[in-house]
Amino acid sequence: MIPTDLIKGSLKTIVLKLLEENGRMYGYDITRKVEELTEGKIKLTYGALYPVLHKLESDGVLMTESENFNNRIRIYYSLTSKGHSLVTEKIKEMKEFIESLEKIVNPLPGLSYA
Amino acid sequence: MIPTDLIKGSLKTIVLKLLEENGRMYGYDITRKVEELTEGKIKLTYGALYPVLHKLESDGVLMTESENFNNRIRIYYSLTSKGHSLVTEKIKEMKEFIESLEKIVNPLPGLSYA
DNA sequence: TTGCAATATATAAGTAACTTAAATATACCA
DNA sequence: TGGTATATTTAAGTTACTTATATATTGCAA
Repeated sequence: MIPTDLIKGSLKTIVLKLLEENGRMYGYDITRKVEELTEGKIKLTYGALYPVLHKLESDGVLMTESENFNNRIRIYYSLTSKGHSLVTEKIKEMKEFIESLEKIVNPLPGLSYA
Repeated sequence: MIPTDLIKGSLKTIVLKLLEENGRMYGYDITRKVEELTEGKIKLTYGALYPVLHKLESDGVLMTESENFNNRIRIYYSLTSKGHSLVTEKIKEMKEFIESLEKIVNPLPGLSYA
């Protein structure tokens, strides 16, 4: 529904925010949660998600716990203290981004645009 | 201020929307308008903007008129009828994108998130 | 009169964040 | 036995940019 070009740069922020809200999640879970929250408008691909999770872990932003559920491995990710700081920063950027887009997309009719 | 990764996919939509609002603009003008509207939070680079304008023109989305102002060339861009249709579509996508991001970034505290 | 900032456009080369595709493995239902 | 859902991995390719450089005029200040 929403073209991937738009979503591209937001992946990291989305992942971090979900982990902040939910405490811990595994990769597959994250994709379903995003789909659910956005009513199917955003679907993360595994080829994008897992490498990002690995990167964030190696950067010390996320930590993992592996668990076995029904003979399937689940790798739970959660924020480190560094991760918590990063979310705060990323969310601030994201809100500024959304506000900026809205100023362009929904210009106030009362204000002269030209 | 806002990292370029976030803005990346939105460039075309931003350009098209500004042209819809303003009728016609030249490239340099577009960069200044975006900077003004977003209070400096979004700055378009010429290396991104001009190739996008050329592409949109060759796709029949934009048309041009060259004018001379103070011995400087200004190439004014405006929407073709194809361009007007495209803006409508792109703005719809953009609004869905913003709504989706807001659902993730500002989860309603009353609704269970987990 | 030199030199910088603003105005105005163009484009080649490089990069990063993805997409696409293929692989592996289990559970469950028809 | 065959498809759907669950769960993760990673290599190769793409694309929309960034970075850097080039060109040219105006106008202001040192």
